[in-house]
Amino acid sequence: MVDVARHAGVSIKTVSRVINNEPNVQQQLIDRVLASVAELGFRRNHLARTLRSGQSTATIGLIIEDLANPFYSTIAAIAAEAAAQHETLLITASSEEDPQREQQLLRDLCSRRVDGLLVVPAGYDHSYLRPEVEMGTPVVFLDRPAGGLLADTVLLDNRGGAQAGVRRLVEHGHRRIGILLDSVAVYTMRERVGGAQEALAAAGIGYDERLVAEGVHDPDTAAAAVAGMLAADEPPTAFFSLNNRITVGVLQELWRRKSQVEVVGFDDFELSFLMPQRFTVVSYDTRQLARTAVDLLFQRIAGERSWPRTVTLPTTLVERGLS
Amino acid sequence: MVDVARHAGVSIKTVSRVINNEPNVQQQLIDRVLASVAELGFRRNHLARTLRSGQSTATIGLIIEDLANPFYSTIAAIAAEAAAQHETLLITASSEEDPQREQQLLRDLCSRRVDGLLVVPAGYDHSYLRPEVEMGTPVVFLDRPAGGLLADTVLLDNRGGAQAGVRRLVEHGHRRIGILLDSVAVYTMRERVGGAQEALAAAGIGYDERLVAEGVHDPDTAAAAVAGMLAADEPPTAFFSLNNRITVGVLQELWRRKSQVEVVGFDDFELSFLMPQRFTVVSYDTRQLARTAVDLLFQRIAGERSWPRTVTLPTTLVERGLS
DNA sequence: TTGAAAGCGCTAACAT
DNA sequence: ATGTTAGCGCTTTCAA
Repeated sequence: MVDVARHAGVSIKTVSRVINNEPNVQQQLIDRVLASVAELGFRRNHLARTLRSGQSTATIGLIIEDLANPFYSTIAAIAAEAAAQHETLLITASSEEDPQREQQLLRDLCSRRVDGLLVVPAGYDHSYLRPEVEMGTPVVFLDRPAGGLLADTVLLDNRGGAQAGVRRLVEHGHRRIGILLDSVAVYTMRERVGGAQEALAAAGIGYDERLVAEGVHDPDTAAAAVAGMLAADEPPTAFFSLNNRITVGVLQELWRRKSQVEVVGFDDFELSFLMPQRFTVVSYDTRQLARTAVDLLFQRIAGERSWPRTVTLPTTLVERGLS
Repeated sequence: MVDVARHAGVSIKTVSRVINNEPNVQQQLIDRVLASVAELGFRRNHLARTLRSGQSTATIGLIIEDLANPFYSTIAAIAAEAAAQHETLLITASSEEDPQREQQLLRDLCSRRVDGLLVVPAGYDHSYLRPEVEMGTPVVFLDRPAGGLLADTVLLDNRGGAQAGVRRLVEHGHRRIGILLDSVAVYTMRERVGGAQEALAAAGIGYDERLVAEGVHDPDTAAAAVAGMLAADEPPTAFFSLNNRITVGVLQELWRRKSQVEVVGFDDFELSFLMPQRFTVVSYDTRQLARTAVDLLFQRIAGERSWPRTVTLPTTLVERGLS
């Protein structure tokens, strides 16, 4: 900026005024400065600007589990879109379900003085964020609640969705329902399992451990689990899958066996309508989840000081697959 | 930092030394400073650090077209992973195929002094980046080449892949091949169309405009285009689809008609193996594309000064779908 | 081993 | 309408 000022024969402050479109500068000087800026290839250092003005960095941070997962990339896309509308950039980072890494990333983002944080939490304790929150950095949690910190949160009705899914199967006369899930270490899975158990209990169906497969992390494991359950003495007459990866494995195994066992799966997915058999998904609006969270965040950034809110979004049952 | 220094009864420089794990500080002072840091909730301002030291911001920028698209989110995930390994954060932004927006975003990222840029270019002219590149900001382009700028570039062999796809159909005896594409405004589409035409010409098959549908932006349009072509006087006996969204529409329409017309589609996709009919995809390794580009970028950031390279990655034909 | 002072590039506050 | 000076929070330089 000093160089530009010298080149244009004005003071550094005048350059600053021109760069920032401040009023009260002669058109003649504006032109001269702009010419020098162009000639010298000057570009304002946004970091220095932020440092001095103490204002916003025009940056928000997003922490998710895995950017390659469509659920999270949808969230990231919505966040990026909203950020762009607020002339803000988005720093995205994956915690990979590792609370240590999550904490490290959040600290790093805070040290860069982001204007706000959007977090799909991996850890159980976020009390370490309290100083930041008290210093005025808004944080919004989504998909899972924070631990040890009062903050805005946007969740899905996992419990209600699972209840509805199981209820649907019960209504169709099923009493032996195979349940497949990833890991109860994850909040959403615990909620979904809880909802499924509640719905079974409400129907007077006892909880049979042989009909529950945990640790199903991918489609192949899901297929194997389905094969195992179907080979048992009293096989299930329907399956309830607790996430879409599992659902895919279940459908694949059923297709292999030309079996038309009824399936309900949590989470919709892009090509569900082209799957080779009819099934039902517990669906929700990922974009709305993200949008709600991002809107909340930008309201906070704009100065909103009301008590932290928790929003829970509904799920619906939808028929999918080719009949 | 001044507060910490006062609280610990040392100079600000000693605090700096402790924070940065510099040697030559008494253990006693280290402990005192660390205690004060913890008590006051001090967090180093990364912006100020960068400003003074003139060193790296430990940030890279990634510009893609649409974060919600699995192709781009895979790239973003790889970039984020590599960034994490280099203790660097990733700013992600979508240009939405808008050259103006792309330029705006790139300027913004440069003004934040990112250490490097990864760009899937939307525009045709990137000469405005030359000053930045000359000032030492490395830029790597991926999936599409830059315009008016010599820079590292990682591409896919779109032309070769399309040739192979058409050749496969010709070998199977097809002479009337319906070709469906998005828009030739996009580099990759131009390359793919070019490759398809070359393969047709090599087989002595004339280019029949009635067998080419442009402007197919989504599965529904693709389905409609397929229906239209099949209803014509001399319908195609096979389809070559130039991206995976189109392929999905084609498969859907063929399934509706219980038609088993042969299909080759560019781009693999996650659930291709569960599609309701056999087809062939022109596949490539998106992760390798991204990894190659990111590795190149971090080599440049580390100081590599060799002549810019262009890498082209191969494609393969793969059978997909349920038989 | 520790500290004082200067300065990174910019803007706020105050002259002129 | 324009310029001067101080200072954001940190690191670098150099002195003690």
